[in-house]
Amino acid sequence: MSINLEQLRQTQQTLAKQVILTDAFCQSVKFIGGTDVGFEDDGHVTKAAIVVLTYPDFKVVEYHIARIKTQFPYIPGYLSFREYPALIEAWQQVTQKPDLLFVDGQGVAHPRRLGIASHLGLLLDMPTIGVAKKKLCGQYESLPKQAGSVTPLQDKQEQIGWVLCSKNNCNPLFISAGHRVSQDSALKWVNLCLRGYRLPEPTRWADAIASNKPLFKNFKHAQ
DNA sequence: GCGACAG
DNA sequence: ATCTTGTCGC
Repeated sequence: MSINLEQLRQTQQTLAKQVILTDAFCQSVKFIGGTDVGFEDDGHVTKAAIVVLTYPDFKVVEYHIARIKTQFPYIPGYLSFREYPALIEAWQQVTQKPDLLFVDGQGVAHPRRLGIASHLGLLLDMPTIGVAKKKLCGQYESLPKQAGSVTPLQDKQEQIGWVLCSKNNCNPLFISAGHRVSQDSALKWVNLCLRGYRLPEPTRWADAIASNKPLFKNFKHAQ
């Protein structure tokens, strides 16, 4: 398999123009989804997890895991091409489609404004929000490690997202609009989904499912 | 040239 | 992302 980054770059630039940064979903949110990707067999298998939670009580409605052969390497700035195939496969198994989807990674806080959250949002035609644990690009002023503190993430005179301290003494999260949501709403929804942990509930559950963490193991045991 | 670099 | 023990702090 050969990779033409120049071509993929063109693809991103074209798709980026289709991203909608306004709140085009006005219905009440009753279900929120979360996605995360993990790897198995030394990276040869991509494992995608999608979870659907009720809002605002965050009960697990359903979850799905898809495993496919990994067919693209990790290249900063091109993460979506590595992960979206598995995510789409998992998405097709979802019965109760959520009103809003939290994606692990950047939304428009990306060099070409098409992080995985935006890319997936376009492919699924869904409102998405990017929740990343690390910065990909942009600059921001240092902020206190106090839950609730937030500062804009900027790139060339443009706000591309937010840097949010979601829990005391924890590293901040990098929040950005994915698709069909405004930057303000992206931040608002993340705050509405925080429950005392660093990660908002949809992301926390998806992470636990994709990586088979205690939260998920205990949940299965109780089922 | 050098550092930075989602998962 | 993943491989992994103990350890420090709230």
